[in-house]
Amino acid sequence: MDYNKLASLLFPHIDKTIEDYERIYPKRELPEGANVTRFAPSPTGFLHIGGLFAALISERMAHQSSGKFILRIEDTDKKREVEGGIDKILEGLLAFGIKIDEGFTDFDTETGNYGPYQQSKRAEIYQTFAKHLVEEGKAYPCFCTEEEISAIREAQEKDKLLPGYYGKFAKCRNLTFEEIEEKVKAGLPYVIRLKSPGQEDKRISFKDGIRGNIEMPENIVDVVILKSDGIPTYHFAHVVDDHLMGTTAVIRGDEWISSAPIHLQMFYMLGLKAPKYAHIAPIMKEDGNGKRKISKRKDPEAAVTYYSEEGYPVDGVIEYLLNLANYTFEDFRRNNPKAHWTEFSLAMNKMSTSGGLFDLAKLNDICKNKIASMTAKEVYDLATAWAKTYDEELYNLLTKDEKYSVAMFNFDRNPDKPRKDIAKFSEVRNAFSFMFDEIAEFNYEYPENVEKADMKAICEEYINIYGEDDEKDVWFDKMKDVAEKCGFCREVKEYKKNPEGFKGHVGDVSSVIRVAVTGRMKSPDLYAILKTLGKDRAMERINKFILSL
RNA sequence: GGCCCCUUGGUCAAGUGGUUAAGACACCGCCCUUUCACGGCGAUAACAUGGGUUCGAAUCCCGUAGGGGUCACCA
Repeated sequence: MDYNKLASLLFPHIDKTIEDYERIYPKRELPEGANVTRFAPSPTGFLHIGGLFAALISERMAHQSSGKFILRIEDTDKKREVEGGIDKILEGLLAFGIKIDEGFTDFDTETGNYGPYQQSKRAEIYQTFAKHLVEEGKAYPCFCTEEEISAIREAQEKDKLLPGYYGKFAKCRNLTFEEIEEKVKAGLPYVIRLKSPGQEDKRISFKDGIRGNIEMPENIVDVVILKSDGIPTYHFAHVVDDHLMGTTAVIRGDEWISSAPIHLQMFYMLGLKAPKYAHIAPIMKEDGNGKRKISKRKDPEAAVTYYSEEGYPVDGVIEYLLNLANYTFEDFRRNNPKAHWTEFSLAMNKMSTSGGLFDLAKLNDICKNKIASMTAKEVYDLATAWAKTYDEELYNLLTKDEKYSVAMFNFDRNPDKPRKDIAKFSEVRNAFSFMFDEIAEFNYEYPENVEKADMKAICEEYINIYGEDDEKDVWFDKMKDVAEKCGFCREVKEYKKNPEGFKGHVGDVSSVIRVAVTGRMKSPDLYAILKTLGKDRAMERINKFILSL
């Protein structure tokens, strides 16, 4: 058969050649060893935590090697596409500080010389490559209907054969030119299939950046490369795009391992060099006794928006992910407490090969440390930024008096003994509600071992002696004086030696004041709280407490 | 079902033929302490399983089980 004639029949509108595109998209000039990587999601909804993970790994591999990181949109399936899908992905990536060099680098912004970076806009390119394959007799049109395909599959299942369109099942493989021409002219829909040269008993092996050598049977299926609407399948688009865009390393989820032989075969048939592959393990979620891949449907924490909504510090989330990727990140952090995570050098071969469970407890710990290491002003800025979109009332309270709020965030913010009680900004409201009259709740938790009459006496006494300008040690000495006057021991140790001699100790007295002022038994440094509230408000609260007794 | 990947404490994991089998998180206990948090110390806790190879196996080989993935004109 005259393949050129067939190609012209199938692709009359394609006038460019592969060579033309090679000229339009020349080889990149990058330093030796620089990686070009890409994150290539399909816009089917929100950005998934696993997607962020993959994007982060790719971004790191590119930028730590002075390479480029591309965001390409794989929107070849219009059925699954979601409105605003691209923006949702971008929103997530940008929110977590992933720096994109090429492709969609910002909302409505496409940069780079290898575009378009949206597959739906690259139809002609794919068709040119498909045409080339047809010209070389390596691809052909297939007119089989859905029914015919499923009939084939049923027959194969019955005979326990490898399912798929191949060998003797590939009916359209041997159509004559005349038959094809007739069908095309009759307007029958068709797809373009790869004429796979693979053999059932042959095996192919490739080196995976994470798993090392992987060996698999060769692909023998005549996979579809162009769908009936002229849009490519993922497999074909991946091969064409990553070649043209100069991708050096394809980092993707391990669900792609099984189709790697298809991709390798396509590169081979096109005479192109395949990129390096690295297949990362999925992030899992505990499920009963077992684990499963974290799912968009069932798990709220699957969407990266969850972390934004909860107000996790973005660097905390990123560092958790880095920690999940390379165990050495922990050491890095220990040795470089102040360093930014971009200074960490990620190693592909240290990535885990099995899917790890997403551990919220660990995330919390990392985020607590992160927030504890910030200055009060930094916490203030991030907390208000979070509250602005997620908790307007809190935002207004926080920004009403910045100095006051910063002082509040500064409670116990001692570099040597940092207070670590907040993992995410949504916890601010509850943690500090007592600092704002508008949201404070005084459901007093009364100290169990102090009589109400004593509480009253302590409070009344305290109001008389509280001095707003007292230094901390003076302040606490006065607390001891109150203790003594009310029959409590000045020193805890002394009390423990002789518990019968006192009603309690100075700690109990402090607790009474603490409850009176904050409504709760647990709080940050009481001295700082009193100072920040101011004498009037503090005394007012103590009076209110007395009335509740 | 075929093919592929994976399997060390509750979780993340170090470990590449000889280790008292690290570390982190969580949990528990003690200490510090005016509460909480922080910090310090400590405890509990693991090589899926059966066979080999070897003087010696978490490490190498084979089988079994379990988990995951994939077999589309979805990515």
